[in-house]
Amino acid sequence: MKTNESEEMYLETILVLGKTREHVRLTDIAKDLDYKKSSVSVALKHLLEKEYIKKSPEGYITLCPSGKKIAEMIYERHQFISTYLMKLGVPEEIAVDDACKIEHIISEESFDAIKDYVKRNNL
Amino acid sequence: MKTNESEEMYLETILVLGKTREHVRLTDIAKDLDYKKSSVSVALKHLLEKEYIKKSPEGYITLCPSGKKIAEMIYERHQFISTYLMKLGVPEEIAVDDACKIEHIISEESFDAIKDYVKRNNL
DNA sequence: ATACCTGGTTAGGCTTGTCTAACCTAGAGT
DNA sequence: ACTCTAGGTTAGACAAGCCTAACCAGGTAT
Repeated sequence: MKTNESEEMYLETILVLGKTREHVRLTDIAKDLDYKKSSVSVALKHLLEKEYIKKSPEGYITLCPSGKKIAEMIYERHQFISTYLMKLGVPEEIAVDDACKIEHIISEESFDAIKDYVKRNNL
Repeated sequence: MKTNESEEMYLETILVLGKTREHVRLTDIAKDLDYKKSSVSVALKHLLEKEYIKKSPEGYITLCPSGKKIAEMIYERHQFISTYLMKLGVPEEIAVDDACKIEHIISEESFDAIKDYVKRNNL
């Protein structure tokens, strides 16, 4: 399970889009990420090969268990980090931007350490 | 002054190496970053063009004011973030690794917000 | 003199992840 | 029937940033 930032971003996007739509398709992802369809098409092909996602005959994209696990991990980090930064006084837009980047690179240890601290101190 | 992670890493390395050596040369940087000389040679050429660094006839590399400013900003972040993570209980090696990545992507706002929080709470 | 390090350069290759361009298919509008 | 639009694919280009390979110059050891 060796993922990279780009892959994680696609998986997270699929998860998030799925929360507000009945179905997620290539075009939705392209619009959301502001990428071209062709780029998304190629990227999804890789995710299919790795069996992180599935595609129905109608073109509906869903997360396989392994992909869902990654997506949920990244999404949890996203939510937590952006909230944390906002609590420290960072404007929402900047906090979200930063969370979008940090979520992919921070280690589990550091993430858990910050989470624990926040919990212990009712921050 | 539009820098990227790779450039910032080179500048920071030059700064740090300069703290413990009389002179910094291409080879020192290559060893420190575990890159090949050829890669460093090309990268330094870009930094020279941007006038972030200078090179003496003997091959000694020094930071120009603009390069030094970037290097010091990144270095301060590095020091602060790794220390911060260690205070939260993250093992040194992991804290340093994470700092190495976060230092390049975090916004000024978020960095300052965390710094302020740590100062206010004597963490 | 010869051979061999050390420090450095250049050319060309590879991967990742985007892009444009051209194309296909199916459904809707006229 | 004809055309347009939406959804999707493939091929090929390009930039970053690393790599290997081949090379050069200068100093040291034999």
